[in-house]
Amino acid sequence: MYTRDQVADQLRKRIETGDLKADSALPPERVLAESLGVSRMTLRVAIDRLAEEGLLVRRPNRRTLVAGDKISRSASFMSFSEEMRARGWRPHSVIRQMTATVADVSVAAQLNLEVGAKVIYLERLRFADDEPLALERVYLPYARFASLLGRDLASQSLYAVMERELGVRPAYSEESVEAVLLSTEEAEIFGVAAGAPALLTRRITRDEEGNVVEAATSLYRGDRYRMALVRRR
Amino acid sequence: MYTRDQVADQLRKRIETGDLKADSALPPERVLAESLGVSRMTLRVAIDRLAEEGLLVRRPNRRTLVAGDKISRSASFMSFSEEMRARGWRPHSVIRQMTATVADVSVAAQLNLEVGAKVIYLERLRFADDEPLALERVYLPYARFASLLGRDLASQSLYAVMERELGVRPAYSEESVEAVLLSTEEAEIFGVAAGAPALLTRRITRDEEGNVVEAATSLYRGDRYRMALVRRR
DNA sequence: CAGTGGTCTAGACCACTGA
DNA sequence: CAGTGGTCTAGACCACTGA
Repeated sequence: MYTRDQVADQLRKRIETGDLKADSALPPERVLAESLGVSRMTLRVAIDRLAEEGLLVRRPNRRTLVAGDKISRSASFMSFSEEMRARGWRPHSVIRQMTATVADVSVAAQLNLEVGAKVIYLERLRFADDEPLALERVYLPYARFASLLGRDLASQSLYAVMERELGVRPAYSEESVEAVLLSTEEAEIFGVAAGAPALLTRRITRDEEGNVVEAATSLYRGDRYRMALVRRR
Repeated sequence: MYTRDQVADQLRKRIETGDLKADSALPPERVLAESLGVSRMTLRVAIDRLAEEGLLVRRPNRRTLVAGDKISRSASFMSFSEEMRARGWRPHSVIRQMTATVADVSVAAQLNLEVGAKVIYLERLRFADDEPLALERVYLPYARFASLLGRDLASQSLYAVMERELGVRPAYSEESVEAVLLSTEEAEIFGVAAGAPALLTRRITRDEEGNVVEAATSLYRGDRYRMALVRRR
């Protein structure tokens, strides 16, 4: 008996290898479910997920299509490093601070910890093609991520390290975006004029089990950075 | 027998009226399903939807919570009107301009038309609870939307009118977000100081067939508006 | 009309939580 | 340990599509 995840993975693989061809129709759900040995409901959940990823296209009362190549996959969840590389820029970082500290009320609430619990604080200045682009401040639960304290996070993606070394897969984030003005100190860090506009994002990221893995804010220079989104009804 | 939509609506109403109190737990799914006269699966889909909207908070193996007031709702794809209502604000608009004009190079490229093709230009100042919050500028292809020229778009959502009167369903948008400073003229429109920060979004929206239905920019006051996002890996 | 996706049901088993 | 959400099944009925 397969789970929805395994069914989704299998279909994804068959699409990637071309076994299921772009712009062709999937077999009827009842047939596909039977051949995979799962119930139709389970198959449908897997199909829904791939449709959300943009790999499949649902059509009511008609068979589901394998998406054509040109459809842009929604870049819905990338680390800074991944995003910069996808845009063709070379990312790197300078660690400004990385320490163990204790959670104040706000950090504790965001990370789902007690006030005073140990946390890791990481502050990185992030560059694209050698130009400072974003100032990122991250809090991580110490209990789970203590082993990251020594790690080289200047040249590596935090998410990549989490996944590779701890098996933690950031899966889901809630984020808010607002426009602010840079303080004198922040402007100095970027080497721009104080009072310049910036995007401030606040993000809480969870793993597949729903546990909070980070609470982060990022301040992006308004003159250099534009955030891209894809939304679906 | 209720549908998932009806169940979701009922729960939404009970949350809004305070019948289900903020920060309290929902009854167990089995109990709630029985009392609503639906199967547990149907109830779960409704709960999932409200959780996605931010009204409920799921906790594995523990009862689902009614979200506290402060949680900002995820706007995965909502019109301004829908988003404001979801946040509990009363939206309305003032039409500053609505005319037929011709597409310049940039508008033509965005709408997939020839330069000089007829387009509709719509400029609306959008209010939340009687406070000006956003300035929206929209271009629509004239050929398809000429009949909107007379329409009352001050009190109605553009998307709702498109869908109801023309059967056009905006389904998918690509959007960029950047931080800018308000010009003197823009600041005057909002009644704030020039040089205040603002979020500028540029959006291209398509229907289910992939045809561009609008090219729009919106300028949101930085001191009043925060955009909410949910991202998935 | 048959084919097909969309929705719903009733019941089952599992893993985790927390008393 | 009972309570609870997470997942899966087998089958049903519906509405729409398109030959």
